[in-house]
Amino acid sequence: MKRERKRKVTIRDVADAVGVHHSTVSRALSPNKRDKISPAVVKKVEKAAKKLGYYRNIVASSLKQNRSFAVGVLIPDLMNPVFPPIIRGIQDTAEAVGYTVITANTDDEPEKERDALRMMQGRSIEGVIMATARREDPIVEECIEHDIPLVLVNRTVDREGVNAVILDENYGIRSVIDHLMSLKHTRIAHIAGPQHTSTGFQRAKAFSDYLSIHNMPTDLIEAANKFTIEEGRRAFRRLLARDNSFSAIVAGNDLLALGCMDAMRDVGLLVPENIAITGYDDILFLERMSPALTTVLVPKYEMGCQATKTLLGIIDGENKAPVVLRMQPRLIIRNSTAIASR
Amino acid sequence: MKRERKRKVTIRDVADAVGVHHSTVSRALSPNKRDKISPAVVKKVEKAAKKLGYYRNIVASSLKQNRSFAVGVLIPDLMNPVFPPIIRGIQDTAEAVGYTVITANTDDEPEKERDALRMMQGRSIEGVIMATARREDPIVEECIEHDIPLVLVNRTVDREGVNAVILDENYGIRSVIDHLMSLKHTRIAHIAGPQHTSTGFQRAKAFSDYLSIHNMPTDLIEAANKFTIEEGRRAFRRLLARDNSFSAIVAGNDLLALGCMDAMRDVGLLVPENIAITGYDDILFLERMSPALTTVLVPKYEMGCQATKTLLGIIDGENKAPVVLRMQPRLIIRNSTAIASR
DNA sequence: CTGAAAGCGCTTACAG
DNA sequence: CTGAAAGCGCTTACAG
Repeated sequence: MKRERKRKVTIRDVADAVGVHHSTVSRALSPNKRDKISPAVVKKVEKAAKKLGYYRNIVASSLKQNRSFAVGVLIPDLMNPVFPPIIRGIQDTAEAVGYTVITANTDDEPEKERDALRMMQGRSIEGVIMATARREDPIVEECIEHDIPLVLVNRTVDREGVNAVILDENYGIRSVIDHLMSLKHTRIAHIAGPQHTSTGFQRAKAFSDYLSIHNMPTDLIEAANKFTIEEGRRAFRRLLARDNSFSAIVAGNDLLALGCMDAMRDVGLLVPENIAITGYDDILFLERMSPALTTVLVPKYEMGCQATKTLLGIIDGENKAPVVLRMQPRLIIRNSTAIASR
Repeated sequence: MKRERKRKVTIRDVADAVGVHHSTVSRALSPNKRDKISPAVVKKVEKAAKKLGYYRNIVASSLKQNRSFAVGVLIPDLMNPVFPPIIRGIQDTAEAVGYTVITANTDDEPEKERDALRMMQGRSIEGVIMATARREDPIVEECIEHDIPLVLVNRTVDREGVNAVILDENYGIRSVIDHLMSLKHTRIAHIAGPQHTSTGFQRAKAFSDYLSIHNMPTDLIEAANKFTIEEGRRAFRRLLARDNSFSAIVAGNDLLALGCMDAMRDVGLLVPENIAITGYDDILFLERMSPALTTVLVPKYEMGCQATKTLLGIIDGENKAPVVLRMQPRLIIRNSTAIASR
């Protein structure tokens, strides 16, 4: 037994109240058709609409116009602290121009990504923002094939021609290494993120490129399977089993760094006294941890805003050429890095 | 110049491909009408649908059925770490039964709440979950008036008869005070949350009730204006200006506690040596902070799930009587509480 | 079991 | 400036 829903007031109710045709009401209530209606009628319609508690049925409007004023967002997991600021940036920017955002968690499972995309297509979303891209990503291909406006955020794909708002990873990694070198570290290891993601891969590449330039050993790279605390811990253990000559670690992101620190605590290594460590992202509360993690600030909220602006531009037919925005990260020095002790 | 969108494949395309009427396709593709169609036809329709890449236009379907398979969620701010787990619980539960969730941030501004609700009504959401309730809340009244299925989560309103998934605040506060008393604290202060919220108010009431029972002074209550770090800091300063005889603080939530700790650091008070402090919520990373905050775990994800189940029950007409679910919090002892020193 | 028709609430090209 | 009509893509009561 379904609930009875109260019948909503429609454009026809307003029309009847004013004594005009409902198409006139539609025009009077539409910001960009309003000027075709006499001001007197507009006024009357607005008053009646307000009095009756009318609000436009976006569903009907969408169906007719074949646009939904909605965009979809694919993220791995809302509970990962990297994403809330990105989403908030997306929401604020989209809502400012009357768009609604629909978010789906995919848990990095391709099947969930596909399902989410289907759902969004069914809701006629006008575009999607993906924070879930792998370097080779069938979902990205699917969007392109289906001609769905798409902007990647944070992560990107290997192939060219896809809109993306990403980071200057070289700059980020270099600023971290410069900092570590200034503290006399000469054996620096890297706990990399998953190599099937652009962030994991590019940071590792930037790391090894930059160490090479400085004639430092680049063999101390261990890639984690996921960007999580637990996988950071595991990767650190693998690294340590292989080599213990390093005095500093550059982690692929903050969660990996936290995992490394957990692993160090397990084996009695002190941060930063024995080993210095850096993160990447600058997720919340890092400054309150013990020790406070030195990291690279990623402008998460702003990236969400930029990705949305880009997407809206594509939807409106403004952006023709694929746009790749590369944002500038910024080193934040805290207490997890200190002068090398060995 | 708007983009040209590729025409989507409709039920008619599938019908033509199979050589049946489109209403037959509609039925064949609808799980609960499928049995009215011969298995052979169903099979053919499904094959054709798959081949053509058909997916149901939920917008059109919603318009006709007058239900959208979407629910709305109102939260103050996604970036407040309390909310992501709640939302994830809502999303997981809703998506499991084919519902989409639309989230809006209201920043605790009544106007934004109203706008968000309008937007959601325009999208024909079938119900809303509110995490933004004030004790007297016009938006709640509006939902009831408009007959929109509504479930409050975390916070509730003073008036009876509104569905809500909340906490056993008495239990939470008592477990904290018991813990503090076991550590010999006799002058315990409370930095309360905003008194126009049920959580702020009920926790303060539980605090003062329970201290009274134990014949302890209940004058050390200072309410913050918002549940934020900054307002926690301010409230602590006000408290300290008034009285400095307390040895322990019960904060209205974790963010307030963090603000108190910041303020203590400013004036050289040590936690837990000089003053013990407890939080409420158990937001992420507390265990990594220095000192790690003793707190009351609120089952955030589960509350999101329960609120959604309740809402779905109302939508389906199962729950008639208003349901109030009171979840059990749980004390988590960490390093911010120790034996009283004065 | 299947088809033909009506209609959900809008928008918009076409008349006037 | 306004009205009448058609139609967006579905679903469903009514026939057969």
